[in-house]
Amino acid sequence: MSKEERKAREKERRRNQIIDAAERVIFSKSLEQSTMVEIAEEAGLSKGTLYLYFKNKTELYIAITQRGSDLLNSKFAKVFSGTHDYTGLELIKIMGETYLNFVRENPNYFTAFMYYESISDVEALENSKYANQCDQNRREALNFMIRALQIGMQDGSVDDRYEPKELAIIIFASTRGLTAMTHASGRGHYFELLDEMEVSITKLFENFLNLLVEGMASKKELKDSGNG
Amino acid sequence: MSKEERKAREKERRRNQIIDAAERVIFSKSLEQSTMVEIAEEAGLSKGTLYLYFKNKTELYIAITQRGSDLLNSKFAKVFSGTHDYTGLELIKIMGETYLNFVRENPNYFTAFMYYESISDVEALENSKYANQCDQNRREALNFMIRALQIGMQDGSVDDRYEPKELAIIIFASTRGLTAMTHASGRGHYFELLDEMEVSITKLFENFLNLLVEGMASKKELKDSGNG
DNA sequence: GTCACTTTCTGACTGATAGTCATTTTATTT
DNA sequence: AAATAAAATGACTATCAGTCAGAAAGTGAC
Repeated sequence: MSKEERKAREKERRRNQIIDAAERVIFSKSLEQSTMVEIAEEAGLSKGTLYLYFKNKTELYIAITQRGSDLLNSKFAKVFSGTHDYTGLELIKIMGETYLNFVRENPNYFTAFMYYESISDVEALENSKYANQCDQNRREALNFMIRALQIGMQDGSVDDRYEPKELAIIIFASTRGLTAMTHASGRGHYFELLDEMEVSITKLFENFLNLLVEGMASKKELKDSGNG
Repeated sequence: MSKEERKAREKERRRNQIIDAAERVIFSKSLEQSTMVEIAEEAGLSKGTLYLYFKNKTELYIAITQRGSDLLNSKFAKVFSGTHDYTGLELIKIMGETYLNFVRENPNYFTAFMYYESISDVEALENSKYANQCDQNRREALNFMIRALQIGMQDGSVDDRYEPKELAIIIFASTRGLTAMTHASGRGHYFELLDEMEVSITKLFENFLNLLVEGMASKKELKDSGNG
C-alpha cells in the first residue's frame, strides 16, 4: 500500500509540476507561441519527460483546461452549498454573476475553454481523462442551473411554462456568448465596439441578466403562443 | 486604363482562385490539417505563389472568413431591403433566425468566424484588409440590429426603457452563444448534452427568441428596477 | 522574330518545433 | 554491490510555414 500509493502520489506531483509550469509559460504568451521545450525547462525537466506524463501538447493544455473547469464548478457549488433563502430566479442571477466574475478573474482559463470547445478531433477528447472531467463539470454546471430553475418554478419566481432543461441550456449558452464577448473585449480584440459605443461590460451584463430574468419571470396573465 | 485594369482584374481572379482552393481543402478537413502545399496544388499553383497573394496562412484563412462574413451580411441586408410591414420585434426574430440558418447551412464559415475571434495577435488583424472588412461587417450587422430595435421602440413592440445599443450587443452576443452551441453540437462535440436531454435545436432556438422577445417586449405596467 | 526588360511563378532551401526512442541515470531489491 | 526496474534524457526524425534566387512567361520596341 504505502509503496504503490507513494509511487502514485509522486507521479501525481510530477504531473502537477508540469501543469504548473505549462500554465506559467502558456498564460504568459499563448498556446501556439509556447514550445514543449520551454515548458520542460520551466518545469526543470527535459522535453521527453513531458511525453511520459501527457500524450501530446494538446492533452497538456486540456489538463490546464480541466483545472479551470474544476475551479469554476467549485464556485458554482459554493452558490448552492449551505442554507440560503434565495429564490430560484436569484440563484440564476448569482450563477450568471459568478460566471462573469470567473471569466474576468481567470481570462486565461476562459481562453482554454474556448480552445477546448473548438477541438473537432473527437478521438482526442474521448480518450482523455482530462476532457472527460471537463465534460462532467459542464454537465454538473447545467444540473445546478436546472436545479435553480426547478426551485424557481416551485417558489413562483420562474415561469413554469418553460421546460427547465431547455431553459437551462438557453441561459447557459447565451451567458457564454456574453462572457465570450467580454473576454474578447478584454483582450483588445475587435470588440472595441464596446468602447466605441461607450458601453460598460458590467452594465451590459446587468442588463442581460435583467432581460433574461424578465423573460423567464412568471407572469400573472397567461397568453397562448402562436406556434403550431 | 484597360491595361492597368485588366492587370488588376487578373490579379483578383488569381486571388479568388486561391481562396476557392483553400476553401475546398480546409473545409474538407480543418485549418491545422491543411498544408499550404496542398492548397497550392488544389489551385494548380506552387506554394511560393500563394505567398505572393497572401502574407501567410492565417491571412488566407481570414480571406475565407471575410467571404463568410460578407455572405451573412448580405442575408441581413436582405431582411431590411424593400418594403415590409414587420414590427421591430419581428425584425429581431427574423435576424436571429437568419443567423441560425446561416450557421446551419455554412458551418465551415462559422468555424472560421470562431477562429477569427480567437486571434489575439492584434497586429495581424490591423494590417489585413480582410480582417478590416470582417470588422466592418460586424459593425454593420450591429447597426441593422440597432435599427430594428429603434423601429421596435417606435412601433411600441420593444420596451423603450432599454438603450438600443446595449440591447443590440446583448442580443448579438447571446445569439452568438446559442449558435456556437448549435454548431458544436452539429460537429458531434461535447454537446451531445442536447441529444441526451432530447432537446431539439430548432425548438431551443425558438424558445430562446421567445425568451428574449418576452424580456424586451414593452410592458404596460412600468416597474422600477432595484439598481442604484 | 528577337532582344531587353518586367512580371509572375517556382520549388529547393531554411528554421522551427512536435513527437520518438535508444541510451543513460536514478531508485529499488536482493 | 550486483541485478533489476523505473524514470529521465536529448539527439534524432518528420513535417510544414515561410523565403528567395533563379526560371518562365509576358510585354513592347525595333
